Amino acid sequence: MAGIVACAWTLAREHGIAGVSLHALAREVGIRQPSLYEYFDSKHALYDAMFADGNRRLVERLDTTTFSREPRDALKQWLAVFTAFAGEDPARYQLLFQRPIPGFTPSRESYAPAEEVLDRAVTLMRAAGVTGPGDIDCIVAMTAGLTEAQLSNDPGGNRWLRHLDRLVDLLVDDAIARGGPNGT
Amino acid sequence: MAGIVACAWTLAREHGIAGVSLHALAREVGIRQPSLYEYFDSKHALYDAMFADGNRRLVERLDTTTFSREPRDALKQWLAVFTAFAGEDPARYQLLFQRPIPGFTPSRESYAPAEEVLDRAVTLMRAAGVTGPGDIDCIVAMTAGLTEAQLSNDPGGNRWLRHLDRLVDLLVDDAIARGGPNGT
DNA sequence: GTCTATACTAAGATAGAC
DNA sequence: GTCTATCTTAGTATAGAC
Repeated sequence: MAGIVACAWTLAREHGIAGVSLHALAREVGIRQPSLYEYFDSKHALYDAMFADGNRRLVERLDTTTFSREPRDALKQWLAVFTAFAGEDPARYQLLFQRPIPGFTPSRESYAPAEEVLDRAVTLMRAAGVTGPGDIDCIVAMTAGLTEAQLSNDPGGNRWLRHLDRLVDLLVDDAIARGGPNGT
Repeated sequence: MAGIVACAWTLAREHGIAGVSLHALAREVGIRQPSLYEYFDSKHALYDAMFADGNRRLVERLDTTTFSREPRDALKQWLAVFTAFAGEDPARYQLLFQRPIPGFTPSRESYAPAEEVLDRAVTLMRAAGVTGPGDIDCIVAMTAGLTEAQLSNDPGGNRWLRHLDRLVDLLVDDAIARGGPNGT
């Protein structure tokens, strides 16, 4: 079961997340395609397991990081973990943070660790003085913009991501200057 | 031919860009599926025509805009045209600015108007005092981040895009402060 | 230029034996 | 739990008549 999901990730890295076929997956695992239905009721169920697995791994990664007690540094560390995680496996990033499979929506259970991830980021932003929902949106979207530009145009490089910390400082300073305890 | 492409856009809006099938397209046009091969050698050729068409429309849109003589305002106007164009048709945005079709790369000819679009943006950024390639990358990526967050999570709304002008000011001011005539 | 007919490929899913 | 065999659907593409 865990082995099957691992094989599925291998195929996703090779052929893209949408390019994972059950025939190829079975071949990779070393069983016949119908046997997969012992483990997953449908292809969407497979994607759901992958989604949960990916998010769990990100949570683990965050768990094993010791964050600075200086809130803004901690936020930057969180973002560094996040972008490193994204860079390791663009296909995984796609499944977790974009909507690449028409008709697939993660189940409630699988979605739980994903919310956990976001919650931690929000907590760090608040601690760093970014409390307005609009300001949080901006940091999230800006990070996604840099990350996606990096993955699409220069995977493995840092032409875009090298600006992340600087832009964070810019947005955080601005949020604090404009907001104080609240903001838009 | 232009009518076929128009029908293809209609289908793309309904079923996503990857969900356009030649059978459905032929039905929409009112001919039989094999007849499409009189117009396009392959499905990729159809996507290529759509790609060129979309970019041409964006160029037109920019052509019919009168830009402020104040460079920063002009840049904001450009971005407003761009995001409005994106918001009108998320499927079109996907085809033009993401890589949603595995194996499809636009031909040189179709790519030309796309470069035109980007060039104009860069010109406006330079006029506004943003001359470092890194600073240009940041504004482009930040705009894409807000636009994609808006399209994926709240199409038609403005939860993310309402921050665009403010963030542009932030990034432009910072680029000028750090760079003067050059910058990273 | 449009048609009918069909080839080809690939995918997800099910039935039923072992 | 795994297999063989098969179903079903859906897509791109081609051949050849009109």
